[in-house]
Amino acid sequence: MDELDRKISNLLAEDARRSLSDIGAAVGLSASAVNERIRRLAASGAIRKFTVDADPAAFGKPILAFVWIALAAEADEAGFRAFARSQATIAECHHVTGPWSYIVKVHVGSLPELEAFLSELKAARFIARSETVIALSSVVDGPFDPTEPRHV
Amino acid sequence: MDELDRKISNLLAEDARRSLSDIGAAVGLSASAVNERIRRLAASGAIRKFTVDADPAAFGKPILAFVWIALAAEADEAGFRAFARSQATIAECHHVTGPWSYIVKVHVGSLPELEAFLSELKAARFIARSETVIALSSVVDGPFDPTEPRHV
DNA sequence: TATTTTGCGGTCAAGCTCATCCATGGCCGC
DNA sequence: GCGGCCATGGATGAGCTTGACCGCAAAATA
Repeated sequence: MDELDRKISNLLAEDARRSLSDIGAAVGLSASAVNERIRRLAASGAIRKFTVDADPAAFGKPILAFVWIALAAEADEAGFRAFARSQATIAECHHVTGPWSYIVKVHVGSLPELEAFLSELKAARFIARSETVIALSSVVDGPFDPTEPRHV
Repeated sequence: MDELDRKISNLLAEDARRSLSDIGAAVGLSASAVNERIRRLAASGAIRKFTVDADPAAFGKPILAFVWIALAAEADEAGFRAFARSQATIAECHHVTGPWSYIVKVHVGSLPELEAFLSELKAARFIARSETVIALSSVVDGPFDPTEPRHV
């Protein structure tokens, strides 16, 4: 992971379909040298995968919200995590410091859909308390992955 | 944006280097038909770009934090937004409902680095108040883009 | 209503760029 | 001085790209 690897990664992040020769010309390496470095970056896990950055609105999920969750005392944490991974609407879920247990980032199509999601959380008896914050606009937008039923 | 487009997008999100023939076989189309659909998805903006999902830790940013920000009364909002876009550590920045003005998602290398970032925010006189939450672990992780000085 | 027209979206085939593989050679470390 | 690692350059084959043709469906005209 030297300066060249970082440059190559940046170029790939901008456009992963660049040709190896283009990248090589940009960083001062031959195409096969670049190929070998990319192979190593992928093998080491520094590059997790080649993917596409999509527009949530185009996939019917124009609304972005953050939900703070305090787990119920009786909720089993593993069950909640499995639930979070199975939910298509959950783009991110992090265990965090502070008064709340988890922060969850969700993409939904409408406010009723958001309400349904919250109801489901409550019905599953995972949460003791929650607080929802809706994004009005995004100054810096993160990448969006349209295929969300990750793991299983 | 029909069912085929969604399937193709999902396949690309899993692995953007799949060959057109592979995708075609998976969805029941010819390679060039798939090519045309991908071209349209990219032209319409449904697919924003082809990119790589990287491991933040491999790029020296193992720590993920969320910072709530209440803008100072005298802060000019446009200046703050420009600042947010110029910051390499800011992965996301959203204008939100609720008592806080913005939520910012940051990737940093260490806690001192996080502290320096917060100091910079304060020194620039943008914030009246802030609250920082650190992610202990990620149940569902979002994609990470290593090249963060986005716009300019 | 029947017929024609128009346009979109698909398949197929051909040319050619580009990724991959391999052998050679140079550089650094042991 | 020796060995391992890595970049270079060329050959081969896969796969992307382009263009022409075909079929279907919707709209327009008689």
